[in-house]
Amino acid sequence: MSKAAQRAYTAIRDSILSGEYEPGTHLTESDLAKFIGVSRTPVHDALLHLKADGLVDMQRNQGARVKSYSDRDIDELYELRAYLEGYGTEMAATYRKDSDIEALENLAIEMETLGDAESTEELYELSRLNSEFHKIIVDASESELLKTLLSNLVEMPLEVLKKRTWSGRLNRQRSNEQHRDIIEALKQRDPKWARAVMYGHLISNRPLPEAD
Amino acid sequence: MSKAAQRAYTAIRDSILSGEYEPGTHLTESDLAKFIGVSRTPVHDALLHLKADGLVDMQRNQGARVKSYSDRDIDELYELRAYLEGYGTEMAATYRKDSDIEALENLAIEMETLGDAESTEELYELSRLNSEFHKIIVDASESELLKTLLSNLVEMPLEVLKKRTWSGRLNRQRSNEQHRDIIEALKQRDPKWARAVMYGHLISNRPLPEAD
DNA sequence: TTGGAATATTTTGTATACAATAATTAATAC
DNA sequence: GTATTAATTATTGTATACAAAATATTCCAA
Repeated sequence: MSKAAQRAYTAIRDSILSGEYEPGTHLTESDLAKFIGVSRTPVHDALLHLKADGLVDMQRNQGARVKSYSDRDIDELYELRAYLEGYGTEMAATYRKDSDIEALENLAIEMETLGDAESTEELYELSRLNSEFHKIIVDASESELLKTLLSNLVEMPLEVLKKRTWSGRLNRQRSNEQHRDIIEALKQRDPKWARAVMYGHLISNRPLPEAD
Repeated sequence: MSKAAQRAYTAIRDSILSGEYEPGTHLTESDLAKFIGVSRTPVHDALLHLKADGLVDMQRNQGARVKSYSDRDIDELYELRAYLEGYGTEMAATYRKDSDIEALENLAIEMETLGDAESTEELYELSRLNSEFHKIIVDASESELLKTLLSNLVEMPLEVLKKRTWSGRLNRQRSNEQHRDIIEALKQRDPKWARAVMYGHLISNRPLPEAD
């Protein structure tokens, strides 16, 4: 993607993910163009890209609106992510290299070290390490298609789902133990175990909708 | 999508799927625009759409090329389709309505009637009925996300994979019996059976690469 | 007031002109 | 004759102008 279009894309995307542009908001091309400092053309390209990402809806002659996801949609998304990443982990058990195991073990240690972290920076670092952990495994599946499918699924929920909270459900020690199980399954090249434990890991740690 | 852009999209898409534009071919915007009879703008939009579909690759300042898929890529695609549609069928076993069963049974009968068809039209009709069969089931899963994921996966292979042949592997009677099994599993609302038989159906009937 | 038609405004879709980058060809040195 | 560099061409990226469509407003009548 080219300079201006890329700039427009990340600018709009960030504003959506941060919640600045709420679901349902109409995104006027000329306004965005003026604000970002480019012409309408790259803004239009950016909106098409965001549509492909599933972050906006576009209707004929009515432009783009920030897409809104129902609780049900988000449940589906987490379930599908768990299902697909389970599959990826099964593949990874076959194709993983020793260097992958090494990298995963280092990440596991780092995450365990941050076990009782509370500060925002530390929590952000924890999240980053966790993403890296999952990325290594999906990459090890050696399925390009799966990688693209999952990257589309995984990116969004992280931010769109600010509405959801883990509200105490997230047990970090349990999560760390599951990481160790995943590593062990991959180490032993046990596809079924790997799949089951990854699926369980993702399902058990998923955030639930507020029960208001 | 708007008139001109839609026209450009279908025109280019058809040319790719029919094989007229071979993998690797560079798609020049101005040439396409002149040929289709619109300006470059809707052609550019169409190319972005096709990129999202996975039918073309785009590199910065180098425009679009028809994407080429390796045998390995296509294997992955079939495997993932089977895996996801298995999941969808599992869901469908829970959410299916009686009218779905009825529609599936009617389609099964029609396909069985065309059992020993040979003519091109009849084979095309058979393919259409089969697509309809699978669509009803995925729709019955009531997962919007799954529907969009699968529609992106399923559309392409049908045509891109002209290179592949079933070369006698496709046993129509077996396929029809599997259809009956799928219907029965859905009728009895047996999710695991439904998933297993759909997965087996898709895997056993998938075309394999030429063993040249 | 309220409803609806006509008008005006806004916004998107399309075409085209220009700028920036990549690809190609020509020219030069060795 | 070949390789490397410079000049040229082609192609994409961006901006802007115009057309078409949708939305909002005004005006008038009941």
